[in-house]
Amino acid sequence: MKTKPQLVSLPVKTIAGEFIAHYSDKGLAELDWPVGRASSRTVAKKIESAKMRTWQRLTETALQRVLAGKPAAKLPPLDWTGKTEFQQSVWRALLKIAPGKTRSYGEIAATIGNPKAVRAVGGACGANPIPVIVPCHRVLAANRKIGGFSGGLERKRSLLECEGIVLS
DNA sequence: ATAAATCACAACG
DNA sequence: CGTTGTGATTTAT
Repeated sequence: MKTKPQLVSLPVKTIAGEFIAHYSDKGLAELDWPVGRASSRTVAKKIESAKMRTWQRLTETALQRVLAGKPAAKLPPLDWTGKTEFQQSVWRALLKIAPGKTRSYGEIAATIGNPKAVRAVGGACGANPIPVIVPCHRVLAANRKIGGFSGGLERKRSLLECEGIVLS
């Protein structure tokens, strides 16, 4: 962990619960799952700027749409400051995945230009700070098997099920 | 700054 | 089914 860029945390209500969105000055920096309790009671540091409120609205809409299996037409600016170029490339590739579809790690690797970096892609997915919006859960292994998932494999399964994706 | 260990995969024997 | 081949991130010298 480098320096803490002081983020503003706001709750986002969705059909799956209340997510916690962490905004920086540049945009949406991180998204946390409904923790159920006040662990992230982080009290929004301070004011919510006008654009930040816009981001909040966009985030909420996007989350609800994605959870409903529909494409998120508009997304708030994502702040990936501090992350590596490789990770950003991977996540950008993930955003291109259509709802209800799945891609393998190999496909993602090929998309970003390093067909052999499948393992690195896995690592990048694990480092993804914004689940659901960046559909890291839509990425399966080559033979349609679920690898793993940060913070609970069952959660990933639920997400896939939400989009009508059936696992063999 | 360099080097070793780790990882949410894939291909091959 | 165990082994090897890959690329990047993280942790330890």
